[in-house]
Amino acid sequence: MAATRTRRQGNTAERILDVAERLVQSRGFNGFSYANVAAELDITTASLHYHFPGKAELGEALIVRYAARFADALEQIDDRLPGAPAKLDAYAGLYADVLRGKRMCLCGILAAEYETLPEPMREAVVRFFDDNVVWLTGVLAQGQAAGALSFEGSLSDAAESILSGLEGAMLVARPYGDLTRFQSAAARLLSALTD
Amino acid sequence: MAATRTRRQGNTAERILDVAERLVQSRGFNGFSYANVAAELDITTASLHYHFPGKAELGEALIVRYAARFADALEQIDDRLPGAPAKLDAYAGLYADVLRGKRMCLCGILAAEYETLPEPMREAVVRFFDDNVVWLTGVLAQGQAAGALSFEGSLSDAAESILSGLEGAMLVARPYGDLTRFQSAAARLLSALTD
DNA sequence: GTCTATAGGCAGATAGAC
DNA sequence: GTCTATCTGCCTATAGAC
Repeated sequence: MAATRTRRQGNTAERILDVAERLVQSRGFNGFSYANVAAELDITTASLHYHFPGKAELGEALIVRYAARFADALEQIDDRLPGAPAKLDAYAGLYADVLRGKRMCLCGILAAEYETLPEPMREAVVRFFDDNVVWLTGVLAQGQAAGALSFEGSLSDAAESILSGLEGAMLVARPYGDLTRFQSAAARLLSALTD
Repeated sequence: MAATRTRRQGNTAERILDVAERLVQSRGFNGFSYANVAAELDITTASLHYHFPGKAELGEALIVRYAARFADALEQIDDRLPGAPAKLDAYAGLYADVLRGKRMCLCGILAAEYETLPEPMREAVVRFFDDNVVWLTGVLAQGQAAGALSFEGSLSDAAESILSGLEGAMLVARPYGDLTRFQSAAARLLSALTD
């Protein structure tokens, strides 16, 4: 069976990831420390090193979990929403939810720090973007086939534009603490496909 | 008079800014140190502190100079290019030039680290974005009046979309080391205004 | 203006007891 | 698994000589 005992807060490794994730999404990978995480969880940094040997491994685990969660969300969108336009709206909604928590997309903020990241983290970030473009390309193909979407250029170019457009909208909107600024940019991005 | 002696490399403060600017644009504000800058210039960190009391002041000076340079470039665009579409192309070209140097927009990368920045730097980053939106809004108004551009929604919303779209395109393209990825997103952004 | 020397703090990380 | 204790290194920053 799934869980033999109740774990209200999850296990320690999971709770570490939760705290570290929030710190990275708000302050960046070079803007948080093991000490920050340890303090929030009332454990020592030595204990952190037991669960994640080094910051690089912790960072990698963060992206892997984040990407898996994102993939789950995309699967749910596919399951629940039939039309391509609705799927794209829901996709933008995922980003809006992140921004509502005053966070940046994990891989978006890591992309900014890309030059300083250990190689395994770099690869995981790029994989996240690639996965998103693949999914978006599929949705665009579906929408085009159904006549619900129309656009110029290749499907994947359009998909890349949506991804980068949403990442940029988050990036710029966050300093203003203004969700509507993001929403307006996202709406404009998607409406360009239904013109 | 302007310069009483020849300064092939500029004065020290200027050279510090040059090196620090490149480091921040590639590694982020939390990804470089006074030691990095000093090493490249073959001076000591103590000397750096003479020119810029602290990292916060250096960071602020970086943004101020960057914004001034950007404003100059926008002025030149206004002077040399008559039509709004050409101005927007040139505007995107400024971003492409930055990316060609494997750099991120200074204020784009600082926006990612926004939460960790000292207040004066935060204000300068937002001011940069505001200035860009103001300029873009003016260009869009010109293009709309001339019938060269057409779009839905408010001028400033469209301007914000262009800014964030270009910032996002840089952010995502840089890990791929792929300028054409940026170009394609930029072209799509601008072509949406002439449809 | 630039240096040497150094302070004081925090970073990531490890050894070994419990 | 979590702790105490500790290490080494780098960080920003300062004092004071030249």
